[in-house]
Amino acid sequence: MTETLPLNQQLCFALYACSKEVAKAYRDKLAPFGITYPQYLILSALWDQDYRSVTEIGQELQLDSGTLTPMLKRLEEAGWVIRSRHKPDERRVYVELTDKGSALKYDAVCSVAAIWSELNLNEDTYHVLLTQLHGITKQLQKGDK
Amino acid sequence: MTETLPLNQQLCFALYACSKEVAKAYRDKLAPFGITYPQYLILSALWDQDYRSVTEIGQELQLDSGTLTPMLKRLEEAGWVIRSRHKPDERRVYVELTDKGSALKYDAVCSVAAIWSELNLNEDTYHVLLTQLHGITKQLQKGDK
DNA sequence: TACAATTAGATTGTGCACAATTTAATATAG
DNA sequence: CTATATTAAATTGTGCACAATCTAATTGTA
Repeated sequence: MTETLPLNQQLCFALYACSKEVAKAYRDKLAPFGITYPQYLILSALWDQDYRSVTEIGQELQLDSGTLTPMLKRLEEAGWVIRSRHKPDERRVYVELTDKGSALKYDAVCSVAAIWSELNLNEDTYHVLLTQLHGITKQLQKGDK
Repeated sequence: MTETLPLNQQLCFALYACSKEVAKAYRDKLAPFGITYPQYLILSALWDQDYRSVTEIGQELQLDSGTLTPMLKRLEEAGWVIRSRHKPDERRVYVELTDKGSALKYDAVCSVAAIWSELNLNEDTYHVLLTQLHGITKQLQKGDK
């Protein structure tokens, strides 16, 4: 079969386009705070559980250290986090929120919450989508190994 | 409210993670052909409708010329497409598949189709997801203006 | 105790993706 | 006919995201 669906009928493109659009919406809401969307995801992980290693943050966000290290350095330079070597095991770098980083939570979360309020997604729809997307992600990850 | 859901309960992260995982699955399948996932999306657009301007491709893929021009140059250097200035209106660059570019369709499409076969998504689920993701994309785009 | 294997993070190189600006071409107004 | 406005694409700068490799530290084994 050489006939294929047009791109807008393919799930891969729907995901690609939607992900870009969500990232743009977040970027617009977060720009006034001087942080990017991926940086917001790191901060979110730390607001949920402070003082974690690069590896732990990487596991939650599904990002490797090649991506995380430069981002964490920028967050540190901007004063949102502090990085430090773990004394018992100096291979490990731990990341901790500064006061400024903790203080950002309320305003940033409110700001991005507006994105979802304006979308007016039904709570059931939200959860079904969430579950289905995580399901696809997990299955693809299984296929890697 | 300062309590927030953990990231894995937020739709923005489900989209982010799923999109990355789908991109990775496509990258693995496409690497043997020497093309990247975003390049595949451009080729897909052209397989569906050859000979289009950069603007037209940009509209379908929701990408601007700053992203498209370097990618199209790489696709041209690799022999998949030809770019040419439109004689009636020399502001416009038209992109056309080469024989090699056309010939890639069957193998590339089969290769990536395997991703979805292995996922075993119900056809209804696929369509519901597609529709919902496009709906979110459109609403976010409306919010921009 | 010494050495090999493994682990954690950092670095390097590359390909996007976006925003802002520039360049070149066309359309429009006076 | 000329000047201005608009359009299409290209360029520049920046921030990811990934793969591969390197560096430093820790663990395991003989």
